[in-house]
Amino acid sequence: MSLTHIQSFVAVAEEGHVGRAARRLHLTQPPLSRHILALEDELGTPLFERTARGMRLLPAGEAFLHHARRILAEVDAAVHTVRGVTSGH
Amino acid sequence: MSLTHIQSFVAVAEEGHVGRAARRLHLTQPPLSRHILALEDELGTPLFERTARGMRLLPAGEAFLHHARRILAEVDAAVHTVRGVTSGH
DNA sequence: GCTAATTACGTCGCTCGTAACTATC
DNA sequence: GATAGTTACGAGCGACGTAATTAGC
Repeated sequence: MSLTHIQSFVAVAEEGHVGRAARRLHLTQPPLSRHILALEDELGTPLFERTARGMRLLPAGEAFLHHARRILAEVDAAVHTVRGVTSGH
Repeated sequence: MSLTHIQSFVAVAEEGHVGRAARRLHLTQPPLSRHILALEDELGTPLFERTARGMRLLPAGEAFLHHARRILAEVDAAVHTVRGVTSGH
């Protein structure tokens, strides 16, 4: 599991489409698709349903999405906090 | 920034010593030292004070530590939640 | 046959470990 | 000179992108 994979997951969840998410992340489809597959493999369960139009979240994916967003937000907060301490009040 | 770097940071913070943290992580000192340097470089500020006996947290490091622990805990929670959803509540 | 995702495959970059170096006591 | 951290460097692994493939409409 890596932060990159988590960011990829959130992008695909929000776009519902690997191609669009890839453009948003400045990446091509294959690596992004592999991120999702790796995540699903690691978690031991699919996170998306593959349809002809794209990717739709499964319940496991919905559950993961909430955590994924919190993780990314927490990382952001960590960076800002350190910068705040440093450039210090 | 990667989860590996964050795990490395927490281990060094807790051990106060790169060598011991490396053993705990089943790693050698150099890569672990590089993880910390990379993190400090990315955050734009040192997180530890280097002493003759090891590494002591600076205020910026203390601040980062709280977030780091929360990030890792959140990742754990994400995994367990997905497993819970899957293996059916 | 179009659109979308995935797999194959070669290349480049990253990260490891060993060894050498630097610094502090 | 011992202990601790860092830098040099070569090797192996991993992740990218292009191209080819598979699947559903």
